[in-house]
Amino acid sequence: MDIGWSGLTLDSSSLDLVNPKRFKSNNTHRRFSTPLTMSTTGDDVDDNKTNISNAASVRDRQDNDLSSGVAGENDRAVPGEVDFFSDEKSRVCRDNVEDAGFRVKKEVQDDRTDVNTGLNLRIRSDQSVTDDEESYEMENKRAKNESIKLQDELKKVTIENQKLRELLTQASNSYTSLQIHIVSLMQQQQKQQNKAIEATENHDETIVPRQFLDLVPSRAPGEAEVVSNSSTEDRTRSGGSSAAERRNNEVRDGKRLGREESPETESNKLQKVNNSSPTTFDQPAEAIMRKARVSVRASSEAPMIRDGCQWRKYGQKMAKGNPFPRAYYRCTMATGCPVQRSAEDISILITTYEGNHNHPLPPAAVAMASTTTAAANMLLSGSMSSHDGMMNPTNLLARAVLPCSTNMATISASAPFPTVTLDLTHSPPPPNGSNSSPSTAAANNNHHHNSLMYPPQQQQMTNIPPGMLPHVIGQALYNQSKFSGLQFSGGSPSAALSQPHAVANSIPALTTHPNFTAALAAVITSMINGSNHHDGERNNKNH
DNA sequence: CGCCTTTGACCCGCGC
DNA sequence: GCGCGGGTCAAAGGCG
Repeated sequence: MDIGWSGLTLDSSSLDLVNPKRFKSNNTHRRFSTPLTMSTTGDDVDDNKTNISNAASVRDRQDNDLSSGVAGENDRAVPGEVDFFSDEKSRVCRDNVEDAGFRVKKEVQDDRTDVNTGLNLRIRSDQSVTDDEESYEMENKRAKNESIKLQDELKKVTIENQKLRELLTQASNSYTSLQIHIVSLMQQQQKQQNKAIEATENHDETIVPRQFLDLVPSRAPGEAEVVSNSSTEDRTRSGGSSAAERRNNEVRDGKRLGREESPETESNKLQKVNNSSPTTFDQPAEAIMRKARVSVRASSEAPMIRDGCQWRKYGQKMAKGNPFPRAYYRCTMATGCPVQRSAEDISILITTYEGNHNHPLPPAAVAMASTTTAAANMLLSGSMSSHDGMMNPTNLLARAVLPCSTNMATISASAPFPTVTLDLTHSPPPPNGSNSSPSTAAANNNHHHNSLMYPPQQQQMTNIPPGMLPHVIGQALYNQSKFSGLQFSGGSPSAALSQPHAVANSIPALTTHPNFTAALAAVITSMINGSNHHDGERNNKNH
């Protein structure tokens, strides 16, 4: 985001060539700075830093504006003509104390002599010649100014071109690194897949969760839904372990769920029913990548991201190597929304979302939920495509997001669970981050939420209504994830292989678009055009 | 009184 | 098997 938008942010002062206010205090400044400054603030405030690439024009305007004929410090004297002019000027100076009527009277007296008349005519002729030469010089200087302007514009265009090339290079690098990363992931996945297959052969009863599908927000609220909470994940995480462990986990979960009034047993049944049905995805691979986390990094003085949901703190732990405690929250609006928060820095708040909401969300919570769910869905569906790493949607995610925000979304598989990190740490500190209660955070969610979601690099997004940025990102991610799932299940490889070109071709459109998210959505929409027109509309309705 | 936070203890997985 | 660390539980206390 930084590079993408700073490269397109031009200091308007460099273009301000005719503003007379800018010429007043610049007489002594002959510093020729590059007219294309990438700075966004400060230059306009300090005139001393103002670009004076058009210093010649400044001087010209000063000279032209001097009606009294006072020569500038760089005025050039014209030999042979200055004498007359200086005489005339001296005469004018001498006659300056006299009124005009005296001179008119004197000329009338001198009309009888040709000499006087000729002298007057000649003097007037010299003045006209001098005026012509001055106008000629003015034209020359204007031409020089225009040439300087053109050169400046050329420099701007060149620098912009360079910036865009850097963006393209960076996107390509991200793409390459992600490819390498995905290949390594695929290798690990293949090993674990083999182990899972062996475990499946050894056990008659195998609990294979549909954790991936749980995160797909395409389920209708009234449908029988598979509860994807931490307890389920804990149990399924030990799916390959012994039956005694499973029993213990089930006992623990039963106790916990009894307190939380969760229909876990029916969910288990539903899980088994779903597991018995054939699916498109490779189920051992599902068993491997059971759990995805979406980590949101935000600069906030408040201890909790206000995402619209109500959270209850159920524990706190001092993590090793981290001086700040890690608090554990659960969604109290319904069961099955474990949230982990850790503060690695005072100014950086890391909230890790895990699982999926199994209840309708308030409008204020839809944005963040859409974002996190889509990101998790993206990651999980991407991690499943072990057959074609080039088609990996995780790459597409990064390629869709990273070209314009290289540090906005990162994907990590080194953690015990695949994690998508959305970096929002560039947001300014909240204006009123005093309230630290998660419950009250849900009440006055909007303002603080927006402050978190609008980093300064996204100032071009001012067209977006407040609170829409995470929604748009989530929309884009979700569209991307739907695309990835479709691509995995039945998409044509040729279409998938064309995606790098599409993304590469979309970079200039993205970077030059005044509305980044709209451009992002447009690009992703163009990528998935014709395959899923209705996905985005359902996005917010299924949390 | 109910809800929430705090905090020590416990459980479990993992690495050595 | 043991220790460590992450995650969770549950009693106690605070607060509105």
